[in-house]
Amino acid sequence: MNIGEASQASGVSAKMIRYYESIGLINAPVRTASNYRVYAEPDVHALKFVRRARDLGFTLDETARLLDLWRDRRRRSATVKAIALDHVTELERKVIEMQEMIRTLRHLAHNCHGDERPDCPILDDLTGNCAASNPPAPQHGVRKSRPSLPRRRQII
Amino acid sequence: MNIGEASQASGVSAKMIRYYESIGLINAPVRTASNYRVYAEPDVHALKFVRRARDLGFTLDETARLLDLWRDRRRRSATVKAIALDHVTELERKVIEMQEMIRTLRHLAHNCHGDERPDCPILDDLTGNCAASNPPAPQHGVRKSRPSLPRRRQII
DNA sequence: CCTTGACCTTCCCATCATGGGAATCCCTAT
DNA sequence: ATAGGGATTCCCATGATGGGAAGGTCAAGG
Repeated sequence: MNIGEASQASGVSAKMIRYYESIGLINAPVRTASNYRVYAEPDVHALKFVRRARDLGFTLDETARLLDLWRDRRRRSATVKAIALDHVTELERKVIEMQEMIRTLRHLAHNCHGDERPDCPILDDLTGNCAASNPPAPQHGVRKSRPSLPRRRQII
Repeated sequence: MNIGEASQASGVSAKMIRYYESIGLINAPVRTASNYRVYAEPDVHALKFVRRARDLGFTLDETARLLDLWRDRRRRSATVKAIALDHVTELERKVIEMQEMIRTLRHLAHNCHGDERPDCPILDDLTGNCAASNPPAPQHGVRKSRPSLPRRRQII
């Protein structure tokens, strides 16, 4: 099986298959005399595994650990579960962060006429007029005013 | 005001201030005879604007457009509102995507003993045994089984 | 047998926003 | 004068992915 066929079969682009090999995520396959990569069923299986893990939002690093566990017949399911739940925690953190952004933006947009006039509460908020910029915060103990996320990375 | 002071005052790192200048997001400030950047209040104000926009998840591109509108006294608030609501839509898309991951992972983890034994529904799911891998999908019209997101970028 | 087109190979570059660090220069206080 | 803390520029790294160039290979058809 060529890389193109393996790509088709696994749903992973050829580009990524080569990349995964280069970082040691998957094993380097055998090559033909003309240097073409040749894949077999187990390789495609591993690629599908990676694809699914990526779809579930696992990083390549976590995916590598999951792959190791997958291959280790004496693994402890507790280890796998811990990785998964850590990932869930991380996802939830991001969801909450984004929901807070959404809440603020919706509130600001709601108060914006959205017409020909230049007056705009959204720009007012960005300008620093935090006066009426934040809604009364719903139920949870969500931080009011500036999220003041401690210098965290952009959330895409 | 030095770049360090401007950084303190605005909450934007000196590194980022220089970067924002290099991509034309903010104006290049005047320099001292010894080539130090010198900032004044309006500059810090703009930096705070950028900071706040970033905190709300706007990309630098969107931030640039918002900055332009901010400076344009004849802007239409409708334009600002449209940018904000587009961004909200995008954030919501990502939130839903992540919530689907969370739902699936929680379900899988729930069915995993998490003990010494190697049997693990999480790995089973990644392996492709999609049999009992997806919960019955809650209320919303959320897509079942494979999210099959059309080759979308990683969600971190 | 040769051409054509579809594949494969490697290598470099770009994205997005940010940080790290080196080498060098400048300012201020002792 | 000297030490320290800042400033400057420049290069590199991140994570995951795509784009594309330059060149080698294979199979089918003329």
